[in-house]
Amino acid sequence: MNYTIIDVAKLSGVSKSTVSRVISNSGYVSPAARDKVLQAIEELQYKPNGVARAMVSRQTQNIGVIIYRQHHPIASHPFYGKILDAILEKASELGYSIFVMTDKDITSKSADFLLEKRVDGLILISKLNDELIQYFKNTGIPFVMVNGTSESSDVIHLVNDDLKGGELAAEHLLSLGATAISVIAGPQEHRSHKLRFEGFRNACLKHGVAIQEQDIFYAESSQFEEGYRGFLTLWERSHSIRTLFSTNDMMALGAVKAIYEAGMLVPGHIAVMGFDDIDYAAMANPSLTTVHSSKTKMGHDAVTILDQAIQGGEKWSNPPQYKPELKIRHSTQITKS
Amino acid sequence: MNYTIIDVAKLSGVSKSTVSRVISNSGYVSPAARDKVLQAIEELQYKPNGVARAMVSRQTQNIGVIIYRQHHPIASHPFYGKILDAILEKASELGYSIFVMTDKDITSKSADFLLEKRVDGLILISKLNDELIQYFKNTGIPFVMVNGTSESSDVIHLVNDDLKGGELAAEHLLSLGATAISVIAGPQEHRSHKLRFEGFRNACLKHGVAIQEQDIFYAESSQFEEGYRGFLTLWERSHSIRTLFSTNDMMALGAVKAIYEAGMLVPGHIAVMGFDDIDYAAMANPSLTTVHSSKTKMGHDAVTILDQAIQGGEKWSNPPQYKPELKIRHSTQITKS
DNA sequence: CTGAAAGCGCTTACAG
DNA sequence: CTGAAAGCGCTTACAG
Repeated sequence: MNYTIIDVAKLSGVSKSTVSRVISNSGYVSPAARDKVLQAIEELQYKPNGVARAMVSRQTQNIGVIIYRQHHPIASHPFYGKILDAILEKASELGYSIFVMTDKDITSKSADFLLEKRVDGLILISKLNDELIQYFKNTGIPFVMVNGTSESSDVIHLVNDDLKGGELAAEHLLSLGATAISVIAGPQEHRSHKLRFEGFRNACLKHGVAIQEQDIFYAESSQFEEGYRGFLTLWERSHSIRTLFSTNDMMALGAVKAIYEAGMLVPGHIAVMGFDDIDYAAMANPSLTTVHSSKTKMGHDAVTILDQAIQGGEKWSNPPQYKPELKIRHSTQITKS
Repeated sequence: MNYTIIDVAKLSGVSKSTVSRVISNSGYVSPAARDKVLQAIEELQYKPNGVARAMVSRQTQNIGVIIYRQHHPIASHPFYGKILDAILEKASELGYSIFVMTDKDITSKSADFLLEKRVDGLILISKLNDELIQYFKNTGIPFVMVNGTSESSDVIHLVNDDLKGGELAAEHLLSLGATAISVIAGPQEHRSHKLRFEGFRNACLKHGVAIQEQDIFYAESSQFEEGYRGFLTLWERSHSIRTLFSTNDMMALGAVKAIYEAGMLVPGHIAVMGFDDIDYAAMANPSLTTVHSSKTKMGHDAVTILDQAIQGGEKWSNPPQYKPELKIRHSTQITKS
């Protein structure tokens, strides 16, 4: 059923070396020979065996993507999924196939799995501990980290400037005249939640507004349900909430739901702001004011940079952090009710 | 850097045949020999080369997933992404790695790409034309279709019972006392949108309610924006809309947004119902009444069934269609305002 | 410009 | 229970 290079060679009357040259488009081959081979390939519907090819060339043209995440959804996640989409797109452009793997445990197990498949490079999404980073370095395989921390500066990692983003958020809310702001802070062991909150808090302080500890809800996950629970908890502590900032959109949306169910309106009674600019932020009702963080660009760059590293290119330097961008929508339009 | 089976053989003082036997866990090998080999593997941190393995065993332990879709997002899509998540989960459970590929064009090109990588099987998500199905059959590779049509009954395809789902939707809306219903109908060339609408329409008719042509908006895509535009178009035609059904949640959410922007309330002025039960249906404000369609189960089954087909198992028969389930939420609670 | 030879890292029968 | 041999389908030097 499946023909090999030998079948093509026979049919076209040349050696398999020649066939190899035309399919890999390398080395010299006379136009006449090339034509005959091409014709035979067409006739036989021959497709080169990528596995055999990878074996000898030591290049699989495969990239492994590992998304570490505790909770579902993963691939369909509005933030990580978006990055994945961009990776998929750019990879196909550059001729790579993508192995996707999701894992709840941040261990080397899932990575080993892909390593046995001999991927040419790895894209690691989410936070990793240093031990694991060391492990990857030892394997010698090129890899880039996306949206994760890293103490080791010699690891390529793509991140958003979340500190700056937090500042932008604070400035917007402050410009509305807020003098007290409640915050739903995502897991502080995550780089992005930590920096967003830090930037936010500092900017507030700089403008003379100190966030009170009792007005902060430290979320255990960064999910919708936690945002919902977060608002309820804050509301129980104090009924004077007028302005709420959440370190991501999902939780902000959860809070909005809780606010409505409590019989209040957004932004009428409480102005709410999120972070990420997931697709649903714009679709939500009311549409959610947020800070746009790069997802598509990150995914594209991850593949491009990894490709360079694979090609054994020059010493790449860490790209600059992506600039956040304020997206003002209805959830904070307090003047227009 | 990377050790081979020969290095392990040398270190443990046995032949590579024996090493092969212990790593592939087949054939006899004495406990003593096994121990020595295992120890050498540990010491060398040896990892079998999956490519070489795949080459001779003719099994890659890879499954290719191709999602054909015109518009972004694809991986992060609330419906298809969810299926992908389930596929990923089950695949890792069964020891498969997943190649993911998204393509806007429904051609054999992207499939060829994966075929060259020699996947053991293929999962095709979305509608395909018969020509392409024929193409896949010719390759002889096992494949299953998810959420797509197929005239050829000998192709495994997993689908929801969308006809029944449409009926459930109609019955719910009718039970609310609706005597006229407007509909946003997704692309009718898609099996699911077509059947959902068909089931809905027929059930209405059976209860004496005929859907008027002017109350139907035929959407060009199934996206949020089309739902938004859909409501506006319908509203322009008639201001007496009280009940709206959309053949998917995304468009329903778009319609809800348009309704609010027009200064009306859901369900106060207009009751809205969607279809799919994507995560956001429950999170939306107001939460969206919808019909739950299987996504996770579909993804799991796709891998399980494909695995059986790969194992050369017995003649699988097409599994029954997944039963839809009504999810009543706030967007149609017209009695409670 | 082209062909013969060696080899990539494994597994699979086949002797022993 | 174990080892030697052949071979999977390609590519890569090396002669010619």
